Amino acid sequence: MTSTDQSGPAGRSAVRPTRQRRAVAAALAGFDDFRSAQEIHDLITEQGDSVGLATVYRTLAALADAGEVDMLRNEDGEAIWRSCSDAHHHHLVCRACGATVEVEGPAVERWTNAIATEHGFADISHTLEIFGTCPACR
Amino acid sequence: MTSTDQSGPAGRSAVRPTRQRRAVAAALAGFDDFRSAQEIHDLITEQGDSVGLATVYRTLAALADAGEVDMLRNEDGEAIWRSCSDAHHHHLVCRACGATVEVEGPAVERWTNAIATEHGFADISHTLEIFGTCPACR
DNA sequence: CGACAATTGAGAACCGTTGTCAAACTGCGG
DNA sequence: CCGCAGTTTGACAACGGTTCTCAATTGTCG
Repeated sequence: MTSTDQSGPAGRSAVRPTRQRRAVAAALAGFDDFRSAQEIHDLITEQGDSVGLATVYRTLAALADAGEVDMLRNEDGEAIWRSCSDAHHHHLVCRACGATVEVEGPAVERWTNAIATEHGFADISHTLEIFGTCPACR
Repeated sequence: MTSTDQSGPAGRSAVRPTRQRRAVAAALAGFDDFRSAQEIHDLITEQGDSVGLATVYRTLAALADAGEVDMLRNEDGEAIWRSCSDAHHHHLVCRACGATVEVEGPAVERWTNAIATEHGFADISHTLEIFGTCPACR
């Protein structure tokens, strides 16, 4: 699935600012936890806009590709998304209600880099998510 | 669907050792990386056994529940499984060729638990993967 | 303004996974 | 040794999320 390549072979990248893309962006601005594509689609509808589900998927994929949203998978394997605050961080997500806490751990960053370098790997990146049940859902 | 309670109070395991379960176990013994349920099903078929796909899923789920196999999800959200040799560990994966190195870091385990507990979360689990370009692909 | 590629949407197609339910099997008590 | 009751199985349908198709639209740029 690396085929979210939208720039044609001619190097002409033309991402147009359309009503639909604005609607997705607006919806993303309306919450700060992780939501599924369908939930985001519902949100857009509630906001009075009309955007096809396929377009929501396409737009989210493009935004994730551009690094403007974080996409990860919940324990059921479903993709969930949210707008990404620039800094690198991880998430502590409640399995039950989806509440999200951003956490950061310099030690982990250092550890992953050390491990990878130790094995000769370059261009290191990593993903780390923590799941649990939050106090309110217990 | 959280309750997969299978043993009665009398310590009498209600899980019967059947031909099918033995076949799944045998297949699991035949590889040491993560495979999808369907690949495992194919393996069983190649070994000459005949087990329904649904049964493979059920058996894998039961084994995972019993802590005898690890189940995680690949980037496409598909479940992949592997017999769980020993300790919990993570993977350092080459983006280009897919080569995988198993790594473990007690510090990370401790850190995730600490962070989660600190925020009042319970039933903690986490996912961590490191990506990079291996020496051979540089 | 006009041509043209990018974009969209409705629905079908896909595909992994789970549910259904009658038939087969297992262990146990009699 | 036999039959009962509960477990397990398998073929297949159902499901749900995601992607594909393709004709119709819509920005963009010359």
